[in-house]
Amino acid sequence: MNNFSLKGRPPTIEDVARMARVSTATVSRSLNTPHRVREATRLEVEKAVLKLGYTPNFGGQALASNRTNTIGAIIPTMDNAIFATALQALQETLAAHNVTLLVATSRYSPDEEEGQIRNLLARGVDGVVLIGTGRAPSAYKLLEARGVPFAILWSIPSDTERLMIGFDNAGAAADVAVRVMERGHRRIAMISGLMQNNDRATARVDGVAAALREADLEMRPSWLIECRYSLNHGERAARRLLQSSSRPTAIICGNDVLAAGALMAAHELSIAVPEELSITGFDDIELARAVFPQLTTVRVPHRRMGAAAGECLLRWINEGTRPKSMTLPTQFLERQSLGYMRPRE
Amino acid sequence: MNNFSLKGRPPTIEDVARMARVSTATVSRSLNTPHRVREATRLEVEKAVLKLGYTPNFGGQALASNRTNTIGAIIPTMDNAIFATALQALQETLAAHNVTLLVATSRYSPDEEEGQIRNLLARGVDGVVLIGTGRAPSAYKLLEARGVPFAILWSIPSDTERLMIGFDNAGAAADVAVRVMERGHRRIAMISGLMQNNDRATARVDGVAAALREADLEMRPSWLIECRYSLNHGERAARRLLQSSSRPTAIICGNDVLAAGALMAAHELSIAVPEELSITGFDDIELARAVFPQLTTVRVPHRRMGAAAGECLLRWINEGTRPKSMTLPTQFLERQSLGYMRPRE
DNA sequence: TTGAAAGCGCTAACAT
DNA sequence: ATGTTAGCGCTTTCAA
Repeated sequence: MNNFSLKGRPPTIEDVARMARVSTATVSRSLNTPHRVREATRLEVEKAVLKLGYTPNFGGQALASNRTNTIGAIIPTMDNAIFATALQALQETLAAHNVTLLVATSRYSPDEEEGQIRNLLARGVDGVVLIGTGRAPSAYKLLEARGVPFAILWSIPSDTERLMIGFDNAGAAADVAVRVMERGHRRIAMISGLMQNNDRATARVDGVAAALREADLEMRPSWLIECRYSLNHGERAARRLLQSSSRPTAIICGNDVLAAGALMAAHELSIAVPEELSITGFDDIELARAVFPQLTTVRVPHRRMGAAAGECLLRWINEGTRPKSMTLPTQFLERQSLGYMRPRE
Repeated sequence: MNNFSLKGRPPTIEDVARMARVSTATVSRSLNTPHRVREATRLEVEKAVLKLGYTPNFGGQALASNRTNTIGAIIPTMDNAIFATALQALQETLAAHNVTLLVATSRYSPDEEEGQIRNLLARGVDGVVLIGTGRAPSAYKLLEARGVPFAILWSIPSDTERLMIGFDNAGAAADVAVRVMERGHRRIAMISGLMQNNDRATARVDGVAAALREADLEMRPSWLIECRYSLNHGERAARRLLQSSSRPTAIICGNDVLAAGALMAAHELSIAVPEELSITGFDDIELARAVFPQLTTVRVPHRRMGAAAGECLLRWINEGTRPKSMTLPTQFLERQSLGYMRPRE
């Protein structure tokens, strides 16, 4: 046992300083701004750090520097994989800069989200990542009052005053509708996630509706079903669509989970996809390839959004000026679940 | 503008104290141990807190109390949904006690995991959640040296010195093998996740092997394929199994993702499941129901593990004594991908 | 390049 | 029941 650190108690910067025969200030500098310290001194400090197994105390650091090196993200849910990839990319980007990611969930509720924002703020996060724009102005006020940088993901930049990193949900959805129509479909239904407080879901519906209108088609109200994002709900919605006497020949789904649910319903009703019914998804999560037939869907730039969010936020935090918003491209992904419309005999 | 808080700077406990005309100690008590404060005083403090929009500074709190109200979890990956449900349950349990969950990933690497443990420790987490037992003793030493409570999930309690909350991977896997054999299968292969450093994967393989041996069958070395947990890898592995001249009639998979991959391979090779080939999964994630045919699999107590981990850890942190480990039940889940062996003509 | 020392905001032991 | 006060471990002027 050495006599520099009292056993039990984790070593402090003072223990390191004593062992390296320097002041605590020098230890701090060696660790944070190595170039401002003489090489020999730095080496000495390093040795002591290693020997003691020293790790800066988080609270002390946060208190003194007013920085936590933590960024918080609030996503609607962890239950399905929709946000996992972006989160993973975000985390990797942050980790490269020694910043930790704190993840919270809002369960698609603006109130819960606001609570989580408070929570993250209380923990002193240096930045926040939010999904979409469906929230009260008060939520933004919280962030702005504290001057905490934040990024909004998944929605197309619509507001020059905020940092938004997303893509054109409406445009991509309209594109899907166009492709569906190109294959001869005229009887087109849609299963969407709940649109309330969900601008992405709303935009996707709007996009499809606009494309149909453009082609002089109209989306029948009863052929637009809103439900929660889950396999079961998607299945149930599709069942309703498919069991009515006159059924659609194509179902455009608001995301891949709903599309997979629709596929389940088709299987159970012995409706062949894509021969008798076309189904499209959105997001391109792994599930889209696991089902049979594989889903024709829209590839969303998950990884790029996550990585870009990390980089922009870090830049904003370090340089103090808000980076520009960015719109990322999506891609229509042809697989097997969308087919040509066949006349029914 | 009131003159109690300087604009820009977030209000401190001192601002609250001044406004409520009490000491900072009383404010602290009002917030942390309300019952030790006179009602009228407490109300006065509350009023000031509200008016000022005061939120305790995290760093100060952590530094003074040596507590962060944060628990860290290190999971192998967020990419698939395997750990999502347990995490969600854990988070809900913790949230009910005003404790925040910090999530980190190790990408199935013990070294990365150890790095993350250091990281969490440096951030002063009050407790840690780990998956499985595949790690170096040094990792445990880190935790124990700091006296930080930790729980190990997903593995069956094997060590009376540690808090483990899991289930019998080997037993459940053996049970699957027995059921498969009961349906007449004798040519049984297995696709497993990488077993190195992964005790769950290893236990599942061991369980199956033991059950086969029990029935005087033997697992051919070439019929046990190890690969990463991904759709693609599962598909590739199954392809190898199915394209050899003499192929198995049943494939037991180490988890649902691999099983879904195997199903894809079967589809592509036009091998009917379960008529010509049986496939089983493990974990019962949502994916298991989304594929066709739906996977016969093992239901794992995701939610209960997560919730129990939260409760046990909280108890340990607050009372100072390590709770007992627990073994949770699993359940064989009959769906569609396991069928009776048919003689090939 | 380095050191001395003043806090950062909060809690808890002790005093009243 | 409440106040006084001494730190908790670190960063950051300011001096040397």
